[in-house]
Amino acid sequence: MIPIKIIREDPEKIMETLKKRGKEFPLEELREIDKKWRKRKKEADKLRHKRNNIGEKIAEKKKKGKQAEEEIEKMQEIKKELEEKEEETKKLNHKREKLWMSLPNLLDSEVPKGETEEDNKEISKWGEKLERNFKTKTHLELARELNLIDEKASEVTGEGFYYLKNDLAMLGIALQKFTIDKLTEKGYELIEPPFMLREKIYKKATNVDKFKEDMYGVKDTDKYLIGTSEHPMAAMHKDEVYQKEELPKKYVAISPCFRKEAGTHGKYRKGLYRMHQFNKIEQFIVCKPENEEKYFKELQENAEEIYQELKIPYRVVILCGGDTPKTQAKTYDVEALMADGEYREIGSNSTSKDYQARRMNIKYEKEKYGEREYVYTLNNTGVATSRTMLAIMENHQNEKGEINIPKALQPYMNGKKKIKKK
RNA sequence: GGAGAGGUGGCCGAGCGGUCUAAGGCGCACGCCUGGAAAGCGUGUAUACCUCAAAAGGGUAUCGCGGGUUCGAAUCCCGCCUUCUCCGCCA
Repeated sequence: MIPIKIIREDPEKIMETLKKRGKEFPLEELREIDKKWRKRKKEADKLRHKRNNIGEKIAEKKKKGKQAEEEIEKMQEIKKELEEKEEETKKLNHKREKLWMSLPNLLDSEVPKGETEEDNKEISKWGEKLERNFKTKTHLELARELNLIDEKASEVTGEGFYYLKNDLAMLGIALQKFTIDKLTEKGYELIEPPFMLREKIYKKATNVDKFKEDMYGVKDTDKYLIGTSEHPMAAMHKDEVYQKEELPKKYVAISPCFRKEAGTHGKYRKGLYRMHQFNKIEQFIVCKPENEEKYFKELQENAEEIYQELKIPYRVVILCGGDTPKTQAKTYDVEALMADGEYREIGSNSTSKDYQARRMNIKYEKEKYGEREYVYTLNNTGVATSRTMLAIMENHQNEKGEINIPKALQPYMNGKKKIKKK
């Protein structure tokens, strides 16, 4: 949510962001509706003021045991008039809120122009593509050959689902525990959030498009399965006001994620890369605005440290305007080098600044009993199991068609060093 | 899933159609008192939105949420959410 003040006083600033994102938005319509709403509200407030005044008079007369016919008649008139005004105001406000909520976040100045992922800019790179003297296999080939998946899932559940078997299932658990240990050691609080949210709340956590593209609703309820634990984590702080000493709040959240991935035709969706269900360890931070940069960096470093320990070669890119999610102000993706030589996203670090906090109404007091201000929220993948496992499989396969388990994960795999054929 | 009892300000807690501009207490802030403190005394103590160039000021709303009855609702009626207690079912 963008401050209404900016919408009213500095529409140029918003147009700039919209242009950078390449998104259309009826900004003028929103401004008009807002104007009308203010006018109607003012009128309704005045009527209520009148009503309150006369009400007092009636109370006074009645108290003295007098009749107040004249006043009551007046009140009845005001009532009719007010009812009309109120209905109009309410309608306008609904429209206004709906539009206002769908206005994307202002972009950070660092975000480059551009429409598609082609325009994302590389920031850094780590690790080298391993030179191999054998023909590399895709993760899907490896998974099939090593008896790590059962594709019956596509029949019994649908495409985009797999049964993960044996050492692959174990690898997923190992990755999660490894990441949780790492982050809790750094003082992050471990949370397992609810895996569903009420629709009403969910709409505050993310933008409307996501509902069509990604969200699974739960039949006969008002609930949706979460697409990422970022959403219940933001919701956990709804309507809270923190003391400044309480910030930052740092969390590591564990949850499965459910995504329809509708409208992703043409995107890479082979094997386990784009599943409708996967597990993810998420980092989430609530902080004061002035510390945004510091914690964005911290989250980024945490993530990179993990991939480095797993010996996954990667690069970091900053997403261009068109590719940055509507709720975020700036996003860095970590892209892992895959067997085919392409870099593909495996994690994503974002700051929403106060956009999410405004929607969820999360504030802090700058001074005790002093001025209140919205907090900033940041989120970064710790590790998404499916994509990270995929990167491990493709990068750490050997000439025998086995998978070498990264050293960092071996303790979490009961000391196992390789995933071999059974 | 069934039955019952609740949800009031930062917290506790009263109020059950007009004086609620929400009693009282706790907490907090400031002041007096004190060598200093405690106690005591006094004063103040919410949020959001609208208005205003801004501040001051003014207005409106808010007693879980949403409707309704009424000239007028914290108070009456209906629906929902939620907490607690008991029963049933269950990993």
